[in-house]
Order: sequence, then C-alpha cells, then structure tokens
Amino acid sequence: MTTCQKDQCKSNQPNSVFHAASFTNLINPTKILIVTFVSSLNSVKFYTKYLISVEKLTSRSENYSQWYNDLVLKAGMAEHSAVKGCMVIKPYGYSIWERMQQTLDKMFKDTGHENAYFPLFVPKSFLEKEEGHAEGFAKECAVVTHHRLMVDPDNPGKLMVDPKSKLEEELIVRPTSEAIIWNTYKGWIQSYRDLPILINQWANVVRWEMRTRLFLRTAEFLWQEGHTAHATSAEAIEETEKMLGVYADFAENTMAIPVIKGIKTPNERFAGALETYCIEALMQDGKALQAGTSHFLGQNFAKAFEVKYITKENKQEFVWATSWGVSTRLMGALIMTHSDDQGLVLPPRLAPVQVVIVPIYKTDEEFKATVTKANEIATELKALGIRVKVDDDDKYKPGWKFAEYEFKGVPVRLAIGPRDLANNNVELARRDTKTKEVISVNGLSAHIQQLMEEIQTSLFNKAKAFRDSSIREVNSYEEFKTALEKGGFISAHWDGTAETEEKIKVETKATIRCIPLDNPKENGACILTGKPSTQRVLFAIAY
RNA sequence: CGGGGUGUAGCGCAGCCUGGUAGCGUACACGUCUGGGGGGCGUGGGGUCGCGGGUUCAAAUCCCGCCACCCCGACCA
Repeated sequence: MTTCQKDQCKSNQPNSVFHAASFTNLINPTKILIVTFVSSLNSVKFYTKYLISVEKLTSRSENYSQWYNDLVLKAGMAEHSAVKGCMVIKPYGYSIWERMQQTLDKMFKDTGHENAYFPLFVPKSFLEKEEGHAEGFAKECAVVTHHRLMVDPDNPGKLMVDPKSKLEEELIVRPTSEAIIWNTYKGWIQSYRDLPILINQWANVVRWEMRTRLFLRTAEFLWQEGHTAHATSAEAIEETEKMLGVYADFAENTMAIPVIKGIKTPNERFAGALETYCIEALMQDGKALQAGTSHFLGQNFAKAFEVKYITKENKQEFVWATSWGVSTRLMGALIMTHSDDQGLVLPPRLAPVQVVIVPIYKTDEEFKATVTKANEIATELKALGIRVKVDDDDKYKPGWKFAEYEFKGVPVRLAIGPRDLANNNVELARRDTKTKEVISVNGLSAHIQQLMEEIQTSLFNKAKAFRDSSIREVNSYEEFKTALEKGGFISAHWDGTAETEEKIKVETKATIRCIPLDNPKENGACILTGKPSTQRVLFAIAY
C-alpha cells in the first residue's frame, strides 16, 4: 500500500527520505555517495568523509516538515542516532555550530563574561529547592538511580543493574543548571565585593521530550547557559536585557535571521523566573520559533539556596540572578529561514566553506593549468580571510560537484575551465540567487570579499521582508482565525489574563509568542473577551 | 501516552498475499571510453531477511510474542 504522499512515489513509508528509490526498476534511482570534503581553516586541512545522498529533495510546498527532515539528513548536518530522541550531529553540521559558538563566545567575553563548567548531575534535593523550577522540569528528567552494572548470573553475557549499587540520593541529568550553579554560588558569595558573578557554560542538557525533531527538539541538546549574580534588581534586569540584545545581534548579524525582542507572558515564563525575555523568529512555513531566552530570576534561586551577601551598609541581602541560553535549536532556525528546494543556503558568516572553486578539464595539461589557477585565486582569497576550498578531486565530475555544493549551501562557486583560462575569466555562481556570471579574474578577490557582505545582507533582508509581511494586525476573533490560516505573527489585543491566553491556545493552537519590547501603547479590546487592553501582543503557531 | 507506519547488502527498496536457489538500484573495487550541471559500457565483492518461539520435508514469506525506530497529536528550548 502506498502511503508516501510524494507524487508517484510507491514507498509505503510516509517518511521515506528517498522517494526515487521507490520507483522500482525505473530511472532516477537513489544515489548515495561518499565524498571527501576538504575545508581549509587556518592552513590546516581537515579531511572528513561524508555520507551524502544526492537525490532530489522533497519540495517545501509539498511537505515542509519532510523537506526540513530530508535536508538535515542529506546535507550531512545530523542524523538520528541509535538512542531514541537523540541525534548525531555530523561534521558538516557541527562545523556550523562551532562557528556559531566561536562568535557567541566572543560576544559573551566582550560583555564581561567568563566560561566555567559545572557537573552534568544535579542531586534531586537541589532541583526541588526552587519550587516553580522543580515543577517545570520534573516531567522531563533523566534520573540516575544506580552506579554499577554486573554480569547477569541468570543470563550469561548480559549485564544487569547491580541492586546493591543503588544511590542514596538520585542524581538528575541536568535539564538546565540553575540548581547546581546556585548551590555552588552560595560558597562564592559573601560580600558585595564578590558581585557580580558573570559566568557562562557550554554544555549539553537533557530534557526527556515525548516527541523530538532533529535540532528543533532533541532529548539531549547542546547549548550555552549564562548564570549571573548581582547585588541589585536593577543590575540583574540590565544584564537580562543586555544578553537579550547580544542574542538579537547574533541572530540578525551572524545568522541573518530577523528576530523580535519581547517578553513572555507569565504562562510562557521559564520555570523559576520573574520575567522571561525572548527573541522570536519566523520560519518560512509561517510558524514561529523561539530562538533564545534571557531570564530575570529575581531572588528566587538566592532564597532557595540561601545565597546572601553583605552590603556596604553591612546588611544581609539576597542576591539577584539571571540566566540566558541559546541552543542547537538555532541550527533548525538557520535551515528553516534561508534554505530552499535545492538544499541548504548558508549565510557567509557561518558557512564552513564560503567559496568553492571547481576546475574543469579534460587532459592532464588542462587539469594542471586550471588547478594552478584555482590555487592562485584561493591563495588571494585566503589572504582576505575568506574560507575557500579548491575541489581538485578527480573522482567526481564538475556537474556532480556543482549540485553537491549547492546542496550544502556554499555561498559562492567559481568554475574555471580552459575557456576561462584563455580569457582570464571565471564563472561565478551565487547560491542565494542562483545566478551565474562570467567575470574577469582581475579584481576577483576584492569583488568576492564584497560579495560575501552583500550575500549576508541580502539573506537578512529577504528574511526580514518575509517576516515583516507576515505580521498581521487583527481586531476580532474571526479575523484572528482567518489570519492564522495564513501563518505568521498576528498582532492583536489581549485582556492580559492567563485564562484568555489558554482558551485561545486550546481553540486555535496559537500562543502568545511575546509582548514586543518596543510595543506602542494602544487602547483596544481583547479579541476574545472584548475586555479593555492597553497594547497588542504577538500570537503565532510555534515550533 | 493515543493514532499511523517501517525493520531484507553501506544507503534506498522489491520479494511476503499464493512457503521451495535472496533480488533490483545505487554505493564500493577493477578495466575502459569520458569530462563546461549529478556520465556510458563491462566485470567483481558484499546478506544473522529486527529478535524469540511455533507450524512445515522446507519459512524473508504462515501463526504467536517481543524489541527498535520513524511520522502525526498531547508536553516543551
């Protein structure tokens, strides 16, 4: 029985990534290739084997969700692991994450933060100290109860949990680190002189989600979590807002993803926070994605862990806290913001390879000549700090390489053949616009350097135009429901109650994504209850 | 947890209904002709058919049980 929805596909596997393979005994079968991918970073060459499929993608209009999945798998970003809900981040995907990390890490340090590392395990008694926090995370925790295995006496060759190794107290695999960190801060803080503490941690966390999606929601994910301690409320709020600004800056300028800065409603707040600030992005399918959060934790954790300091006036005060984080989920945002039916589209600032040069040749002489020229150009580009790769691999044909680098989102491709050599030209192809032009080698590197900026900006502008055109103001519940079908953000009045928010969520699946920070005050009537409202909020269906 | 699927070569799949030599494509190896958008031809290697029982002279195929994963929903960054 055919359940796959793709046209003509006979697969009975609805999630089949490889549709063409289901065209039994027909043309265009699945192709999977091992290619050697070479990236040059700081003169060091990394050779990595990638397993890549080169068959066509499901189109976005056909099935957005499947397009996303196929793309992540086929572009070699990540794959499902043997562990349910956990993914393997593959070298190409990880190299993008590394670039994100590097940029963010510098931004954190430039704003006065230092990195540290805290334990993976949180004793259960720590987690339960802050009540709201405990309740919020209780349902999704991995729990360590024993510390030893033994050979099963009844089942040779099998292991069993040694019942004698039961822990006195269960350890929770961190879903986030507030508890263990604030327990630690207790020992670090006595006086106002010890404040502020501005620490970031790069780590993995585990949240036992019922349903997972590559990058967007996995049981284990990589992130950074900042945890700061301050003497005053005002200082902590300033920190919270500052880091939200860092996130917005990073999303927009490095990832080319436009975001809306805002605060969450009490319903959507982080468990244990007094205020949750967020950046919200809009994906191509009209669904919103929370891209980062920054929390003002008040004195909740200080009180729970009894973290006090002595003021200049020799008085005891509880410490004020913030925490903030972004995760590998941003990888999902990156893909769903820019990529198309031909594969990944990467902004130059994050692309592991920014320019690929493909020599085209028939004879050995032509090979030597084109590769020599390619290397000359590459040297010039590298001198300008551009990440460039010359693909002189003779195992693959030019056409294959073109398709391959397009799929992997390399921003610019140069092709050099005998014809170009004769005319001192190269063929330059842009991934984002899919345009090609033949241009002179003279002044090429400067042109490309400029082009990198142009592509970066162009991607952002394109995404922003889409986002801006997807914000719709409505003034009635009927309008609201109609607008929801189109996707995007909906700007509407809300009476400010959790009941109304919940009812709208149940009836329409839309949630309040945020109350934008720069929101103008405006009197109106709640779209559901008609009660007075002083400002619009942004609703959307979210990932 | 509810609903729907799938486990057969590295990957994608057919074969199962109607039991009888494990097959196709691709990838891989070698040869050869090729080479400006995913090459052609030829040869070759590669398998605990998810696991455990049962029926049978004989099980990938029929029966029972189990496991795993994927997709859709509720929960969440």
